[in-house]
Amino acid sequence: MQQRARTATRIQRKNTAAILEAALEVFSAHGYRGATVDQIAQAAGLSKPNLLYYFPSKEALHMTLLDGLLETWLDPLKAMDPEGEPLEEILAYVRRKLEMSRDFPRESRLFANEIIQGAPRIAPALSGELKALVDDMAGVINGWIASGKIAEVDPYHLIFSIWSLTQHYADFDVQVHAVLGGPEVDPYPAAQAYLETLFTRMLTPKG
Amino acid sequence: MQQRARTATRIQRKNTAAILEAALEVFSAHGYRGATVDQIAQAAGLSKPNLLYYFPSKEALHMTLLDGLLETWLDPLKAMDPEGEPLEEILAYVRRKLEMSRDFPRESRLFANEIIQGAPRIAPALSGELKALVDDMAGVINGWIASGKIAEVDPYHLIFSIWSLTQHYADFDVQVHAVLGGPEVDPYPAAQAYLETLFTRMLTPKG
DNA sequence: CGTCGGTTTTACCAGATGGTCAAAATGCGT
DNA sequence: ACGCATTTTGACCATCTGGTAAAACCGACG
Repeated sequence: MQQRARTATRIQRKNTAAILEAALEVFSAHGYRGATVDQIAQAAGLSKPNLLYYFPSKEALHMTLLDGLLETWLDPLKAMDPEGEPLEEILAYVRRKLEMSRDFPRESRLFANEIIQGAPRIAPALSGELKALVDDMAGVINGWIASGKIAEVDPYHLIFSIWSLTQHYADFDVQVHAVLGGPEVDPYPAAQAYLETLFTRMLTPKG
Repeated sequence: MQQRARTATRIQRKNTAAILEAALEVFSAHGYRGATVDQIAQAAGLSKPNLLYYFPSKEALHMTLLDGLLETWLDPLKAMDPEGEPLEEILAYVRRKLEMSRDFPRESRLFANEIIQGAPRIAPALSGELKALVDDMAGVINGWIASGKIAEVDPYHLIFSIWSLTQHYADFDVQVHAVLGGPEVDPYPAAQAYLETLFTRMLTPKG
């Protein structure tokens, strides 16, 4: 029986960690339906029934992953400081998001897969927590615009543009490398420079 | 037996068209593995064996779809005129790509699904045809920069940014609508305006 | 040593899925 | 209406997949 969460054995911690790591790897590479429990179990060094001893179902495992992810995903947005220097704050956000694409591409792809397929399992979180947060940030940005600290822009589409531009380098990784000519090319330095220029020119008041 | 492509019956044309339409719908919504042949057949108003009479396998059906897609996808890029007014040409490209996201979101998602999962079936086309085309365009853009018609930017990342920004509205549709507050909101007019501003500010020479 | 909670394995199942095949039905030119 | 090629169907398979049950294993502690 699954013990009632009181304490967690050393073995338990080790195995759940290995499973989540393996699940992230497999789900992000093949999507929910493309991934098989067997594949994940093997990647975690366990047998399928053994994995199912720790997580009651494939679905539950996937959900656990997504829940943990959403928090990680929203953190950088929360970290923006309404009192800070506007352009600096936005550029810092862009930088942080781009670093996340570089350092956690699997998480990005897991998220992308879910959204593309209609977000069947996280739709509530999108129109709930996420929308609330974005609405807040949009207010802050509008404040910055009103005080003349940055140029006029639609704050929602500004945020969309940051998301799409930064996540592109994780989600469409193969395309980027195909066009740039091979896996040995590191697109991130140039991307970082490009995005900084882009948003600086976009947001600097008056032209 | 499959007749040897000599002519195509009326029935043949009607059914293959219905199948491709249904396949696009289902593949783009659920991904390759998430889609079932039965589902596609039903959506096309046929039985599964009947569908397999027209396409030898699920894989072949998917490939047919992807092949046709790539052409459609590259067309707007080819349509750019090196002799045209640089900023105008780029803005027109952005506009065309955004219209494609609005009018053909399923095609966009089909493509996105494929790339995210490592482009198992179109990797050659990416590093072949696509790369060649982008290399050409990068050359043209560099020419525009050299002649002072537009500001200095990395042409490759400029192209990436156009792709990511425009396709975002198709691929991440649910997220956009969740944040904007419901399916009745049409994000495209504002997106169009935002992107025009963005690239105008980015590319107008001297600041 | 024994036993007891926690862990792992072996064997298994039911349903889904991609695909095959031969026969039946249908269209179509004459 | 006839005969042929095309199209459609129904029955069927092998395999894969998520999940279960129960037995075996293991390590700590009395």
